[in-house]
Amino acid sequence: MCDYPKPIVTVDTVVLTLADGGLNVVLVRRDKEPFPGAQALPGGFVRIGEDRDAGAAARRILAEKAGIATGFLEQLYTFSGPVRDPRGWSVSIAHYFLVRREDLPAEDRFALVPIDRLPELPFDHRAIIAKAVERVRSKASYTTLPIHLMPETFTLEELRACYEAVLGRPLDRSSFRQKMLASGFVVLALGERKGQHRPAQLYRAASPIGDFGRVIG
Amino acid sequence: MCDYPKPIVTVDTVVLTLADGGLNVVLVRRDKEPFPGAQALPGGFVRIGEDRDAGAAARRILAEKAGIATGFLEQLYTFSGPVRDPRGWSVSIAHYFLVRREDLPAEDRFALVPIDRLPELPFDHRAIIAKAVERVRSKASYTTLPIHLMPETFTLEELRACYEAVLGRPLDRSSFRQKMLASGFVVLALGERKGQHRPAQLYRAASPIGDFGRVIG
DNA sequence: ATAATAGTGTCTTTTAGACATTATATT
DNA sequence: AATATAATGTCTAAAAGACACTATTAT
Repeated sequence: MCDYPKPIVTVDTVVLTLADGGLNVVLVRRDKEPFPGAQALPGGFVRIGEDRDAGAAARRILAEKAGIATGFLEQLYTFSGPVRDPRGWSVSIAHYFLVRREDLPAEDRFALVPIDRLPELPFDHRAIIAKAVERVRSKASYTTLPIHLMPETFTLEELRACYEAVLGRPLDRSSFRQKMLASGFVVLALGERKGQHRPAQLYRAASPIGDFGRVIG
Repeated sequence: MCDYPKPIVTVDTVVLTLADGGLNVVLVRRDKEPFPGAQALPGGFVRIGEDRDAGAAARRILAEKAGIATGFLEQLYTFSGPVRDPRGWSVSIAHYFLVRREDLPAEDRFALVPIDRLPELPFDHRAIIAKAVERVRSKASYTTLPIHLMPETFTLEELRACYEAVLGRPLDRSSFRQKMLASGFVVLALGERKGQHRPAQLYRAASPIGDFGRVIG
């Protein structure tokens, strides 16, 4: 059997959440070579004795490096080549997470950075983040994916604000409500949200949905 | 630096083409362990001294194993885990190719198999093919991707037949023509196709398009 | 002339978007 | 009462789909 020298196999994770009205990404401070001290995506080696697959490795690594143990996970893209990592020919199976802001632990092990205010990043982490944002934007335009960023219950105005933050453009309230309710993936919950003025109905994702990345419209 | 034992890193390729009015996939006969003699997807190890990235590895491997050196290429998904390959914890960076039927070499090094008549397949190759077909179907419903399966020039009826074969459902002729021409990605070519009856205008992909996976509609 | 295929036109339904209007709370 | 926000309604434009009709060739 041809046993060629093997590439390094890592997993990088792009955790996206909604903060201050925009998409933010989780960055951690690297403590090892290469680029010790630099801010970067949480990432690490696949452990063949431990991980069931790349997705499981992503969850393990994210918990280890940032203490984040919840969220919707999807494989993003696999980046590879001889130059992206100074340790040699490498493969990074990138994954993205959508996490509710209130499910994030205290920010003592990571930083939340708006996606349009990224610092210098090592490896090809900027390209990985760009791809994740592009994927989520794209899916937001025709699926219920952004609901993963919302709490248990929410008003339709809050949901629309979430979509607008992800997509980066305003959406018509009337069309949005109609499409979202017609989809059947968002249903009335008990109670209302008291605010400054007329209270808004609370909604929740239709039980048992499981997969919010459903196509609507 | 933590130097964990590394997984095997391979690339598998799903070559799709149109034959006998339906989607077909290229299968080769394996000549090595594991599963020698079995029909399988063309696949092989990434060579870190040779390949610029996983996509380049896919092109190299497809040329080596099946003699196919042309076609549209896109990364599909990365399959991984301890059981999918008997040699151990493995990563397969799967890619799919869309190749014109007439660009395929003689079928002496591979077989063309309709996607609904797959034989027993080793590894998780059946799941990989399913994912490729799903991806192409999905993209066909809103992009110009299937044009990669067409020859230089084609009639709109031929193009529609191609879309119908990929999607597996009939499309309205009128709407199809209108949408396709309005997209601007398909333009008139010189000449017509003589047939049994009224000849049809020839069209071609709009020059310099490069990426046929464009969103239309 | 007839058959077969290419190509166009018409009508209906659906959808999205812009925008106006009504509803209900707080102050 | 004034105001701010929630929720709904109306109108228009665009798109999709069903289907009928016309056009052009071979036989």
